[in-house]
Amino acid sequence: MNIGDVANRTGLPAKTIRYYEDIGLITPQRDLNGYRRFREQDLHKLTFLGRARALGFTIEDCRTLLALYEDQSRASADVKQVARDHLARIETKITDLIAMRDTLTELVDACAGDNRPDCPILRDLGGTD
Amino acid sequence: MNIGDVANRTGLPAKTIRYYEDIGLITPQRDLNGYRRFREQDLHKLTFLGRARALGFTIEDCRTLLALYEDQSRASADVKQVARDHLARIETKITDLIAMRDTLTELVDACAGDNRPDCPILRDLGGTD
DNA sequence: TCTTGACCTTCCCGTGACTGGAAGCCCCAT
DNA sequence: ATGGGGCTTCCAGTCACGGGAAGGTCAAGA
Repeated sequence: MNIGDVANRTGLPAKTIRYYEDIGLITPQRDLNGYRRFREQDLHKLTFLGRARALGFTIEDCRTLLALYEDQSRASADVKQVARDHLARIETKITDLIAMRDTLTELVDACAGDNRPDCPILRDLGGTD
Repeated sequence: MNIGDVANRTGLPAKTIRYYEDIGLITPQRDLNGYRRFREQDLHKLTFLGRARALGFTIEDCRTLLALYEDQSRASADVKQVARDHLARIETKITDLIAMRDTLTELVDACAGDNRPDCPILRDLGGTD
C-alpha cells in the first residue's frame, strides 16, 4: 500500500505519516522505486497513533504507549501511569481555560459594544482601577 | 528604568520584553550606552500585554487591543468583538479538552493498573474491539 | 510512442511565543 | 584592576506538523 492509500484509510495526512517515520515511530518498507510500502502492521500502528494523538497525548507519550502496546509482557500499571499523568495535565488546562473564560465572559458582558469608546475590557487590561 | 527593573515590576521575563520590542509591540528609548530605557508609558503597555496574554489573547490580538487601547476614538464594539472571538475559541478548546478528559477518565478507571499486561487503554487505542 | 496528470520522493522554511545559551560590552564596588 | 552583575545582540531550539519547490514514477489515453 502506498502512502496515499494509508492516508485515506487512517485519516492522517501523508505529511504526518512521513513525519512519524522521520522521528522513528514507524518504519515502513520501501519499494524499488523508493516509494514507501505499508503493511497492515504499519496501518495498525498509525491508527493507534491517530487515536492517541486525538486524545491529546504528546508524541513522546505516543512513543511510550506504542512501546508498551508492542510489549506483550508490559504491566498495565505503566500504561495507566502515562494516561493518568496526561489526564492531570488536561485537568490543569481545563481549569486554566475555565478561569479565562469566566473572566472574559464577565468582561464581555460588561462591555456595551456600541460606538462609544468607553470599554470595561480595556479598563481591566490597562489596570485603570 | 532598565529592563531588569521593568521585568521585576511587570512580572514579565526580560527575554519576553525584548521580544515584544522585536515584534513592535513596544518601542522603548535607548540610553547612550545602548541600554533600553523604559518610561512609565512602556511599563503601562507591558502590564496591559501581560494581562491580555494571561487571558489567553494571541499576540496579534494584543496588537489589536493595544491599538484600540491607545485610540481614544475607538468603538467599544470593536474591542468586544475581539474578546468575543477569543472567548469562542476558548469555549471550543474547553469542549475538546473535556471530551478528552471524559474518555481518558473512563479508560483510566477501567484499567486495573497492576502488573498484568491486559489493558483497556491500549485495547481502545489499538482499536481491538 | 508520447504525453498528461496524479502520485511519490526529499529538502527546506515557517508556524507561536517565547526560552536557553554564547559572546561580548558596561558599570559599580572593592 | 578585578570581580560580578547587568545589559546587548544573535543563533538555535521548542512542538507537531504544513506549505511548497524541484524532481522522479506510474498508469491511462491519443
